[in-house]
Amino acid sequence: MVSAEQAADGQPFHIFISEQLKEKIETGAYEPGERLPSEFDLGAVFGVSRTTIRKAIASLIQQGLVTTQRGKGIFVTDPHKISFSMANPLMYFDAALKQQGYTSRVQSLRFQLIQAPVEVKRQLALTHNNAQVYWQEKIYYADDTPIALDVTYYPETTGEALAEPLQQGFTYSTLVRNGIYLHAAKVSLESIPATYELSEYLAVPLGLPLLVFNYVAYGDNRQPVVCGKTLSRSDWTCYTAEVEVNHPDLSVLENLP
Amino acid sequence: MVSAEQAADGQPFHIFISEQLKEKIETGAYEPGERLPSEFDLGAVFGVSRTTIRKAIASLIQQGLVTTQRGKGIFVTDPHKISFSMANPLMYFDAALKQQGYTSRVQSLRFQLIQAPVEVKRQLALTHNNAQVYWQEKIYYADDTPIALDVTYYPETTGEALAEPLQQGFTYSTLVRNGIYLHAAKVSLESIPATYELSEYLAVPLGLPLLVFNYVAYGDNRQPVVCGKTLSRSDWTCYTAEVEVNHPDLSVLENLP
DNA sequence: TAGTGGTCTAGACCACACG
DNA sequence: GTGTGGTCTAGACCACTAC
Repeated sequence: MVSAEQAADGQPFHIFISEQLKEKIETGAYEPGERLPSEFDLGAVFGVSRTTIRKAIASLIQQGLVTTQRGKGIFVTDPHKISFSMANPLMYFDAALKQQGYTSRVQSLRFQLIQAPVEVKRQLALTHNNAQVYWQEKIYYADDTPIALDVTYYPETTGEALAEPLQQGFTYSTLVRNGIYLHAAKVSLESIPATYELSEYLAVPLGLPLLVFNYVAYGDNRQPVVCGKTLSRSDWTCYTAEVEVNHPDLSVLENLP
Repeated sequence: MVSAEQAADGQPFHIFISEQLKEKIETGAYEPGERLPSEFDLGAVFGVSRTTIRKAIASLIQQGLVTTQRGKGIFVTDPHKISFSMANPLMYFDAALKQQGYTSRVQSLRFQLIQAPVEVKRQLALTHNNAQVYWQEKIYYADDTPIALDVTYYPETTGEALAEPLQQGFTYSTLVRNGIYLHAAKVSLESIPATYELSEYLAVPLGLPLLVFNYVAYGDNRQPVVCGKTLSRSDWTCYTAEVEVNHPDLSVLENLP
């Protein structure tokens, strides 16, 4: 039994509880896979209502420390982290997964011809007013865990020519296997919390941070070949790069306030 | 008044409410800066308890769509997004901010000599067993909004020599001004939800996704000069890069299952 | 059947902002 | 003082798991 006064430093009690449990998990007092006491029991231990316990647990869920299973309990997560090199933009997903000891799999959700959204038209440098593109959504699995949702747009001709293989494999590998080489890419990385729809696709809790990898890849003659984005579970993925730092233009710095 | 039956597609009602409000915000029915109805009034509108409304609002907060002010109300966020180039690792923070029309400022939280953590020792290639490093934590502001917490480790000699300027300016600018050039860096990007401590430093809601930019920067002779990480609000920041894709080793692909 | 987490209610008290 | 959001309670019903 922990008295409520112990948290009386302005910190809400559900935060206090959450951090107590977090420490127990990180020090190994609760091991990966182990079941935590039920919400009811935790309420008794800390002397608070179930609502407060649930708020504390919600925080642990969002930090990827535990997962819940209805009817079963709260379980400590077995941590994973897969790193992807930005130099071989996510298209190399399968190779990176294999290198790090995971089996990989793709599930194509849709593959259809649509009117190109303006942003896609710009990125793929499509000039025709009513240009169409193939729109693909697929899920990437690592050892049967869905870790990313990929949204890709292909120019009409590419999508038509490679319709079957593109629906069965990873973007990059498939393009390369079919003689389409990518020489450069413009990428950006941001992060968003999982919306309800995304949380269902990726089987993650609502609000879990997702990494968003936006890309436009160019082939021969700097012609854009493909664009899209990969939304991946932030508790499973990270992106790495080795960069050459340009010698700075000192005049820019001098002009700073 | 919206009847609860409208959400009866298995979707929890707080999700339904959250998405209704989200749509109103994104279509401009609620404009940036505008106040939403109070939790009490929203409860009446949707015909649910305040608890359910609060859960819906929590989701909007986490998506960065609204902010709450105790005693005042719920306000639609004015969206911002600042992009940083990975080629000039975050050290160029000040220049990027200025370029995009923001004023920048640094607040140094601490600057002290400590026993080097093992990870830092490895990254800075320190061989001495009891090597010490300067540990700095500072907050980056854009127009008086705290957008990032930077944690930097300097080798003892560097930190000692540049103690004063480092406590007043941005890492990169200060080093360059003092003749220390950075030629390359190893970086990685991941994302975590804001912990309670971080949420207080950055004045963000608990659980808001943060981008974590880890870096080790090298100077002349590939000598590590500085390492650390920058944790930035994901609703304000994104990282961009232009990458050259290495021609893939086809044999690797052939070996894939 | 008993126990678990998921959802929701109705109400309480507090700290804070504003008139 | 009134209204606001922040926290917390005690309890309800449900869906699911396990025995």
